[in-house]
Amino acid sequence: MSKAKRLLDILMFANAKRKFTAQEIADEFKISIRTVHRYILDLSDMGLPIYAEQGRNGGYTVLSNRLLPPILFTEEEAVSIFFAFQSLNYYRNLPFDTEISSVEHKLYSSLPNDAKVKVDKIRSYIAFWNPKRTIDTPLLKDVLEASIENRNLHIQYESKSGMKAKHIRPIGVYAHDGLWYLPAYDFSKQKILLHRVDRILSILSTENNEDEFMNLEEWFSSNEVKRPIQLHVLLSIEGVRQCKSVPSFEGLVETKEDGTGYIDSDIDQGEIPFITPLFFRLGKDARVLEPKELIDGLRLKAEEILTMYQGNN
Amino acid sequence: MSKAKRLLDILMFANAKRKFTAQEIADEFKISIRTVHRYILDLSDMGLPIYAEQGRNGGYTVLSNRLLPPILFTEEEAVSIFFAFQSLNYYRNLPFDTEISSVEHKLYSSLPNDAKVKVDKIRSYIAFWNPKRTIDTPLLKDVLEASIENRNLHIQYESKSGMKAKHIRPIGVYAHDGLWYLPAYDFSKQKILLHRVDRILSILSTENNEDEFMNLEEWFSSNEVKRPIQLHVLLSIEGVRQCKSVPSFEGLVETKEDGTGYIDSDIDQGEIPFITPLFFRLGKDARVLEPKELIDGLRLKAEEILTMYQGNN
DNA sequence: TTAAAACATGACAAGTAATGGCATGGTTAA
DNA sequence: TTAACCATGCCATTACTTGTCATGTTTTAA
Repeated sequence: MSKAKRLLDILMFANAKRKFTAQEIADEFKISIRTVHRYILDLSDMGLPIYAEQGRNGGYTVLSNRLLPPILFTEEEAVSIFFAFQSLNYYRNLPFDTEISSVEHKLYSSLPNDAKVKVDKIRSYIAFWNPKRTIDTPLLKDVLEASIENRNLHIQYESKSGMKAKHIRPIGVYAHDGLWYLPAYDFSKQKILLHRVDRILSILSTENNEDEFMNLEEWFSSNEVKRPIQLHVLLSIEGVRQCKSVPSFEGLVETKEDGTGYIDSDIDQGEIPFITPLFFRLGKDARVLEPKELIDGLRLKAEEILTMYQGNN
Repeated sequence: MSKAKRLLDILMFANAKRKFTAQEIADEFKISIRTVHRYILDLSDMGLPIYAEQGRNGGYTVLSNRLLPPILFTEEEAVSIFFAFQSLNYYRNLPFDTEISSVEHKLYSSLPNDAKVKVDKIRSYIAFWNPKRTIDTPLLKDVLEASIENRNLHIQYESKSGMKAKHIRPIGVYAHDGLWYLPAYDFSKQKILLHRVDRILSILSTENNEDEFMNLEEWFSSNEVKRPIQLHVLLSIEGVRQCKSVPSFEGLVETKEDGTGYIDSDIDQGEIPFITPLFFRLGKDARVLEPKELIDGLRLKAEEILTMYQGNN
């Protein structure tokens, strides 16, 4: 077997085992100990973070940040990685930011010149825009780690009613519209609540869980209609257009031949506060027939506004 | 020089030159032609898509999808690539989708088992949510390519007033909230308009431009306040909280000692329709002092709503 | 038609690199 | 003190790589 292949086999063996002696490698691969020592020197030169402990019970140990065997990418594959990195551009406080820039550097420097131009173009012609937050989310990495490692958190949280301590069990972390959210089980409220990671002021302590809890995917899919209520709205042509642009309504809009349409569907009661502004904005382009709660909400807000600005003419 | 190093030098030479003869390589690297033939066989075995043309004027040609020299990633760097790919999960019709899955496969299969677990966890504990559109954007790749390659487009576009043909010069493509947008110069309207890529029904034809136009970055930064108008709003404590969550206001909110606050800033007149629903929602938590246009808008909408629902009690 | 310019492949000797065995020396823990 | 580790040097042997020469095929220009 060629030297290169053998080196990579040993690299993978070392990565998996983390701690081993030269004799073990020699036995495993049927090569002499002398050669093992030479090989380990080579791996170390390649950048594998490995060190030796002298003396009895000594041996080699591979540190974290282990090296993967060399990977051959095509130019297009490399470009696709730059494309994916581009999608992270409008975020602050990303985990893995140092790794991302080192990958970018490694890839970019091994691209031929014409491919570099292509990557530069992608960078200037594609964006994944989100409101570029000036809000800092310094604890994102820690919260993410706690989620992944299934740890509960005691946190200081800035909520509507001021700052307070919370004891939560994280489900996962997700980004939406440039902000990071943490759905988590709140032990004192005894239900799953959504937290904003930037509003977590500090992590006081953590504790491990033994059992498994739900993960993000399960939470997303369980988070469907729970307190269904009938929504029935007539829409003008413009109303149809607008509603189709709203994610949660997109699939619910029915269009008639003349271009007008309607929504007739079950939604969750909890959504009412979020859709009220939409129907306010639509005005005459959407006539709400049901639910009463939504109509009342619209009237109440309208009256409040009128009262407040009655002096301005 | 070692064989491996020489092979990679030749790989890069071949990638850059695309077409060459064995003699050229032999001269360039001062090795025999026989060895060049052997090396090219090796490169071909490694996966370089190269083929030979026989006879006079023949030679070797490297096809597109050229191979990059092998790259050594650390485990964490590989994980960061998976993290970036995760951010693309909620999009349909992505360019580079085949490349992304082949990169995922190459990386995943060379990870040690414990690192595979880590990647799986990232996949189930992190999401970059956006409204998972059922809207198809089949022309995304084509539009993107036209932007990058500086080509004008004749398109069929579905706009407010129905379907019509347009002649545009693309600036770039960006994603926001799960939808893809194309700012482009409209030749008949003689100004830059924003298009939704999913509303482009077909591309009729394209034509090349010789000169340079603005790119996305320039467009984003030029797209600031143009028709400034004074916005002056008093905010309750809750109003401050809410406004700080709105991207465009985030930096404008001033907070007083008692927790209440205000906004006093220039905004673009064109933003008024977009911020009206926000202040409607805020109701008593935000008292608009200026501009008059905003106050009028609020009152008008409120009256419209009240009129429409006056029968519902 | 022919000669020149290219790739394809095989054989072999000469040169170069990798390997294993041995020796020596250092470090650490039982 | 000794056993179990790593570190390094030397050297003969073995394995691989290279260059040269030879033979063939394909294609194109003269």
